[in-house]
Amino acid sequence: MPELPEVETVRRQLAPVLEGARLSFVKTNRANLRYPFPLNLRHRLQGRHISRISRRAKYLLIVLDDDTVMISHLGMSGSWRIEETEEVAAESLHLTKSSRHDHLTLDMVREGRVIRAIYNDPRRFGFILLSNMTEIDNHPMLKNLGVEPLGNALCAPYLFQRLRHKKTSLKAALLDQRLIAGLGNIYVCEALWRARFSPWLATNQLVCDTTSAQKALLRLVSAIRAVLMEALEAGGSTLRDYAHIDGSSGYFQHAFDVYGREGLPCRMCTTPILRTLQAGRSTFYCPTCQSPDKI
DNA sequence: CGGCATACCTGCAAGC
DNA sequence: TGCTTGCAGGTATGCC
Repeated sequence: MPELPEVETVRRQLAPVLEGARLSFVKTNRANLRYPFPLNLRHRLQGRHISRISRRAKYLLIVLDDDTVMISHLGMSGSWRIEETEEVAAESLHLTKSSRHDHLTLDMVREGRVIRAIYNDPRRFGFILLSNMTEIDNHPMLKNLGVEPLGNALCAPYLFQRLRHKKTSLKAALLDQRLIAGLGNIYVCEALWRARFSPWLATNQLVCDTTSAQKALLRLVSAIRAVLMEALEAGGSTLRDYAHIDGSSGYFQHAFDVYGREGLPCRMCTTPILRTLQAGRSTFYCPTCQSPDKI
């Protein structure tokens, strides 16, 4: 689920609670998620202070005071939640709302209070890895990531360079984390609708004419930025698994223009929204506004 | 290269 | 009520 707006929402909520806390007790409840937990996870974390919570693409980065980074990816169904407890003896803490999908718990002490952060992930497509902040950009999971969509690096010239020799569809290009890192199925569909591009438009067709390419790419960049910013302001989208760290929901799902709106009227032209499959994933689009021969 | 299927895993809703 | 089927926000891999 979690795409950039959801992960960033989690980061913003975790940061004020976790930053400055000391990790007193770390417990895993199974051997692996998508990948095995790092063998020395407890040893590397316990006793350390959390310096800050950062983010790269859809990866949460929990940075410790010795430069260690715990990389947390939420996969499709991962979530973090916070529980505050009165108990003091950390090792004897009992989960208040224990769930069979609570896979990792971090007990912390911050300003005399005991806090527990719990990673829950029913489908276990998420994962926890360890790295160091000084070499984080070379970590195998991060080194091939493209630009942050909300940063200045995402611009028309960048897309022009990267797309002009490619034949792939715009949908596939925007989902490719090596080009832009952080978009997923929802926000790609939404951005394409806003920019009025067909999901099947070949990227080299989009940028074939230099003068029209500039306009088209600016339209695309603006649409991506706008939809991500609006989703962030709404606290992300909650479909089924994703929730805020206190269990509450984001509400951007109510503002979707195409995603999940098959058969409903296009908000621009009232044509029914269609759903189709591209590489096994649903694409929602308006056949009128996003006509394939329109650039 | 690109497009596609598959694999990983559980839960939910719809259809029969 | 139960069963089966398809679908779900992600990523990696392998095949044609």
